[in-house]
Amino acid sequence: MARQVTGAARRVADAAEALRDEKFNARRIELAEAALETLGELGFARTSLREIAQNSAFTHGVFHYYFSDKLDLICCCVRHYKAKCVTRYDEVVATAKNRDELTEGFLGKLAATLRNEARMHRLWYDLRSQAMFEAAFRKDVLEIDKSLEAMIWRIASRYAELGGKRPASSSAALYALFDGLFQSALLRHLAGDKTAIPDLLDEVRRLLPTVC
Amino acid sequence: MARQVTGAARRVADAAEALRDEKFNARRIELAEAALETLGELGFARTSLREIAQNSAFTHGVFHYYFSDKLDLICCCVRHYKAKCVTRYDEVVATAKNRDELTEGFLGKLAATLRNEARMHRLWYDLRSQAMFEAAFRKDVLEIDKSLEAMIWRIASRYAELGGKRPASSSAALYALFDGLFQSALLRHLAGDKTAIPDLLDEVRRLLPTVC
DNA sequence: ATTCGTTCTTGACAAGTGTCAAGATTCTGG
DNA sequence: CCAGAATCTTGACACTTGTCAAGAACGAAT
Repeated sequence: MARQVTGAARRVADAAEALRDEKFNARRIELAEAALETLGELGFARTSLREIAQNSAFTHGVFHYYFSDKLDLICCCVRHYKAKCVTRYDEVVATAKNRDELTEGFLGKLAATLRNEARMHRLWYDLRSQAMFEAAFRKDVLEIDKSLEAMIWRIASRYAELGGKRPASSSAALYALFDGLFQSALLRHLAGDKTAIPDLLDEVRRLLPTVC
Repeated sequence: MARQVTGAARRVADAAEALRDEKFNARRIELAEAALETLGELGFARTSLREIAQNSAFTHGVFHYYFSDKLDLICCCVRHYKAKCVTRYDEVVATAKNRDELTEGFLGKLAATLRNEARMHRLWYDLRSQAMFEAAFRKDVLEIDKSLEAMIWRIASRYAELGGKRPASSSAALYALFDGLFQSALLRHLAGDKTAIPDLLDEVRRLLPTVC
């Protein structure tokens, strides 16, 4: 019976610990989300823990309590960012009944992203560049890059399928192409170029039928 | 005669001033070149003026004498970097007598660049990302981006010409494609992925005939 | 050789950085 | 209700940062 009691106690203790862990992790994500605000505003180079704390409802000590150091915090930010990003076009892909619907849905989301989430995306490009210097970022960044490539591939192969074809390029090339176009458009958009978004849409509209 | 004398004096003074200016500018470039070493090693975020000075033959005060502030220095670095970069493939384009020669010349330079100048190129991607946050960088960065796009366009249109064709895509799309592929390969290469370079070469070799 | 302008060195300053530890507060199980 | 753990605040630390000013070293013209 002692064994049963300890067994039950163990289960309870485990459950409690799991709950604590979950709560701990939820808090980490809250903090990461707050940090993303400031990171998107200032970029990696100019963002300090204190600045993050001041632009949020937290004090700078809390960040040290939940993260072992600054890199740990930013890695958590990056990972969290990924989850939001990767499913952006999935609904469009799932619901589009023909090529035109897919095209327009894709272009619409593309334009909206560029317009409304420019800050988050410049941060992504910033952190991807940081990964070229800081080994600690590489694993997460490479993983996100893979996910984004897969996301583009889902769009492209669905587009091809709706035309009874197969994508004409490799997944890597398609991702490079769209990512390169988006990056360039983002920079121009942030520089105040009003034609950046329409130019991107034109380009993608023209490109889609030729690559898929 | 007084007029002649003052005229001559003016000419002499002007020449002296031009000489001083030239010397001043040459020194700026020396300093920028030294700064590029450290920037390529550490990236924008982690590079300080003192670190630059310590990794060079200069003291940190000299940088303040020749540059109004840190941004001024880095802008000068970026501009100087541009000049070196943009002509990289010109000889190959000028001398290649057929598609195969152009392909092999291009791929050779591509691989060599990735292998030997990875640090300079990760710095370029870093600074291009910084330009999304720091308006002071934008003008120079956008200009360099244009030059690089033109460089790719020269290769592509020559390749097309050697096959009696015209490039099948816009200049913007071609640049986005190759830049995206290069950026991805660079990150993988820096992460220690031995297949990054051969994969890039394969991809480009396959792509060239389909886009031009 | 002396003077004057250019070039460079040195040291200092204030502000900002990541980190941490001591203690206040809040939560929770008994 | 209360003790102990979890969570959070505050303030301090050692250090780095960009900037600058005072003056030394240098070069060239007189």
